[in-house]
Amino acid sequence: MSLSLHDSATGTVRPFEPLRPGHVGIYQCGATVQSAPHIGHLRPAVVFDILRRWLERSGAEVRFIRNVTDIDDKILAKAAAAGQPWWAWAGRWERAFTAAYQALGVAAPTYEPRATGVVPDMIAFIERLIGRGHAYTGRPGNIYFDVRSYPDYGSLTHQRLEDLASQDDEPEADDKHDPHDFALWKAAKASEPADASWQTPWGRGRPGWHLECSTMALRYLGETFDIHGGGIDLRFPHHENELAQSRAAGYGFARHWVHNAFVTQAGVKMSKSLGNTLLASELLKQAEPLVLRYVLTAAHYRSTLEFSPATLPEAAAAWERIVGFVRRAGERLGAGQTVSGAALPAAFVAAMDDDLATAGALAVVHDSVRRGNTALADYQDDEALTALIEVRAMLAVLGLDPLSEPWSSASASSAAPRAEAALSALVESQLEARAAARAARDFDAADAIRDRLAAAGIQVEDSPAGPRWELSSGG
RNA sequence: GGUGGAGUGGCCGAGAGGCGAGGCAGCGGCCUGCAAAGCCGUAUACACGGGUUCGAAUCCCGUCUCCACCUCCA
Repeated sequence: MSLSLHDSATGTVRPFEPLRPGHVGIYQCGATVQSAPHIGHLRPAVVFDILRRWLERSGAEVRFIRNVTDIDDKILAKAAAAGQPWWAWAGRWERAFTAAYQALGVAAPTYEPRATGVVPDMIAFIERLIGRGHAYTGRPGNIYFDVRSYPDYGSLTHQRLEDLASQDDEPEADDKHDPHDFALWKAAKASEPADASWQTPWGRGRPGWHLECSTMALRYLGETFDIHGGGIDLRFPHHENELAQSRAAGYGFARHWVHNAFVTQAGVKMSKSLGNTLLASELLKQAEPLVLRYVLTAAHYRSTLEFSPATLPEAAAAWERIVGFVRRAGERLGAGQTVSGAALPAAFVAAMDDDLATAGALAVVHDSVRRGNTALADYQDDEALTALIEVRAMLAVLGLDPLSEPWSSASASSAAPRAEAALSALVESQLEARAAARAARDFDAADAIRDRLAAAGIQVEDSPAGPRWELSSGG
């Protein structure tokens, strides 16, 4: 494996070496399922999907864990406001996230644990921390991690405790020894539903956010694992706290930290307070899923990605160039090639191995598309086939091969087969009429037919091999 | 205040001492009856001011601007 990956802990791109050769364990912080997924949630999903695919393509067996945080303050508050059980609220949005991931072709994790499913492990984790002198009880039922007991606190984000601004506006947290101590376990409140708490040696309560991830990573990946990933905003305090409590508990925890940058609009992070979130459901109405995925792949994962009104149409045009070649080449040469193990251009491999330089990798794709288009025009079928396989193999690594699952079956089932056959017959008869008109040099009549088809959303392209048609994409 | 990141041609977006990534848009051409698609060509681009160097968008110093985290956050 010759992959180099940026490690947020060291701030450097360094060779990635799995703990056990040939096996990679990845933990990605999943969503807190409290509302609808937006483009900012889609980015890490795609980024880590590509990382996973690249590792697998490089021969590794990947155990990929992405959690669901299904209980927290906001879920409780929103569910209460909606008059629903908190778990119904969480379940609803968990399904929305799953649907969005699937729409983008993000492969399902090896396992997707829910925070509420590992409560016994959390209790054991806390007892271990208490036993080692790293946790204490505040008001009855509140258990905190003692940051002063762990000298390396701040090592992930290179901050000193003294330098951290402290905003002590949590009135309920005045039982902390230090403002930067964080809750491992929260005592149940009278205002909260009875089924939102679990019995523990310290009374009824519910888990703190940071503890969840440490516990799930431990259970499903072991004491030490290869990669921990998430959005850049999670570095502090979430990942710093995870690292502190796991190390304090005596575990090695993550060996490599990978963080993706934000999606911005007009240069600013999306947030609900600014009202500038772009919901996955809305974007999927404006563009094909593959176009959206292309957008997310076209920038390096550590670069801020600016999302403007022009982003989708521009990406659609760029994507159409690629998919147009695959389509035309597939029609001429067949689409049944096995692509998963096909040779990859050296420049593509080099780009991917260089900290997942997907923008550079896509440049190689465009390069091969150009060569393939030229070969197609020149009837160099061998060369066109080579380019087609190459292009598809590269796209497969990026999760973008339109002729592979899930995309191939998505398009095949989008129209009823009988309707498609009927449409095809009608269009063909129109094209025959047009061909006859052209042969008679009656171009007005020929163009009228083409215009009528175009108005119906059917694009006609002439080629030396005759006309071809397709339903125009976009919407 | 602390920590991290960024300013690249009309737009998006790579790169990181010397052949101008790539895409979108534009312009010219080839092909076409005309288109479309495709192909070829096409740009005094690297925030500003100094410096190092034979050579800097890339290194050094300084300045300005912007973003993110330090509170839940992808």
